[in-house]
Amino acid sequence: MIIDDDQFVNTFNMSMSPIAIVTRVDQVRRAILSQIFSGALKPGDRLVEARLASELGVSQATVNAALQDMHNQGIVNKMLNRFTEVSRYTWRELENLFSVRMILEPAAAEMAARTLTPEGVRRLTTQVDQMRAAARLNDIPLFCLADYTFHQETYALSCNSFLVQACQAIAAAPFAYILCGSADPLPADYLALAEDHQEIVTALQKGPEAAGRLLRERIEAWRAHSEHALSAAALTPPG
Amino acid sequence: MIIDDDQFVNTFNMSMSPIAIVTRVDQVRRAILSQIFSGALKPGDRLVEARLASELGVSQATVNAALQDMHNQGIVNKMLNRFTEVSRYTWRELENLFSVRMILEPAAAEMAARTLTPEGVRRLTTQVDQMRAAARLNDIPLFCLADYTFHQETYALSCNSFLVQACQAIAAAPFAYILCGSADPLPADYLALAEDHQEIVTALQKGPEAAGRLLRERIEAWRAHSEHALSAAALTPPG
DNA sequence: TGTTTAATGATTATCGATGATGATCAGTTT
DNA sequence: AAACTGATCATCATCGATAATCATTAAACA
Repeated sequence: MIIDDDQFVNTFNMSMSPIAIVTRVDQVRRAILSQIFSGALKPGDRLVEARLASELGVSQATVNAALQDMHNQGIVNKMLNRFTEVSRYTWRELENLFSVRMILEPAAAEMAARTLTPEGVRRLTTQVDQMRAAARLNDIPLFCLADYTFHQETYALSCNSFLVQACQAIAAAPFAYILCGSADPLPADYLALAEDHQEIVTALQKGPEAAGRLLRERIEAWRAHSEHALSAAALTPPG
Repeated sequence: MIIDDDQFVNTFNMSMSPIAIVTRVDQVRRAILSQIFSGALKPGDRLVEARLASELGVSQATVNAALQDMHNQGIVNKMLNRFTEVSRYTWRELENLFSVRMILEPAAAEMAARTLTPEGVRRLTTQVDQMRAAARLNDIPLFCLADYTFHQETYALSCNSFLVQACQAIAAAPFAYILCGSADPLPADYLALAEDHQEIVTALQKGPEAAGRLLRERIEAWRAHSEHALSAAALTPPG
């Protein structure tokens, strides 16, 4: 797989909004992420910088920087001077992740609801539509990408750069179930998950109080669902 | 200023606990941080990678990585493909920072209180003592370092890697007042600030509830103090 | 035979150099 | 005079190559 230098050539920019400039480090990050979404890379797999570099057609130092970013996001585990592997969450780590989600995401939603614009709603709706389409096609990588992007957009809508940066620590949340074990992806009702996200958009439009409340409720529900699914799969018995 | 390769030579490691390995990137980060603490670097000052690299005796790429870290911490502002400058917080940004502190720090304190060990208390007390000593000597850089380290230790004591990483986004909090403007450091009662931190240690020992409550109260007090001090200094009138 | 020390191999961290980016400014065109 | 064009400059992003790190294995030793 080679990173495509011509990624913008065939894309007309109808609205004349400034195009997002993407660094090579960011392209590498996304390429690795999509491999995790697709299952080509599984929890515990080694990420050898030199190999990735030649596969992606970039230098090893660039891969190193991308992996550092992903380490900060909890997606990979970078062992100093040794190697990097795709994160493999224990039950304890999943609990920790949910704890922090419960702190950050309702707060982000409340802030976002205060300054929500039609443009913001449009951006989120785009991702919900992507999730619906992916769910219908059973395209799990595409679903993950839309879910991930939805949450990133939500954080950005808080208009608080410190909060956005803090939320990078839970960037893995939307696909945490992938990082829980080396088994096949957990069975999940992706269409229902997409509708969960539609409800979040609706709650954001209702106002801060509704948005915060819904997020708290939904994160708790996802936590319960994960707990149940994981103990059923007997991957890492809670307790 | 050159980074000292022999930093461990004169330090006996009595307890035989594993020494913390410090990368060159991290050393550069700390060197730049101490220049900010000392006032040698002020908000808005440009950080030219090549200049810093030759001053510190490392390569430009290493400085680049250190600045990326500091950007993630909100300490510097890295403009893609342009330059990096020491962050200069507006009143709005300071408000945003306090908002996120109010979310993260009480939560971190509650978690830390649940698993606090005598060793943890010792580590925090060491920093409080440093702060007291620095306050008596009116050594503001040393005070800042101890304050910064105290908060980092607190985050670490939460034993939640996601929370620790999230808290990196507010790493600038203990010296945010330095980043508020190009004027001289705000007058502050450093000895009182040190005692504030002693109280935090005491509250952590009392338990999660007391710790969370004290943090909320103190962050609100610091917020009020900052608001007052900044509007008095007329740096950025709160609007 | 168990323990310490020295080579090996795999991999990352860092370096010095090169290529890209975007601001600025002078010269040219309308 | 304003708008365009190309050159120049400061600076960063990325590269290819080297040095450092650490687990493992082999060798030396007691």
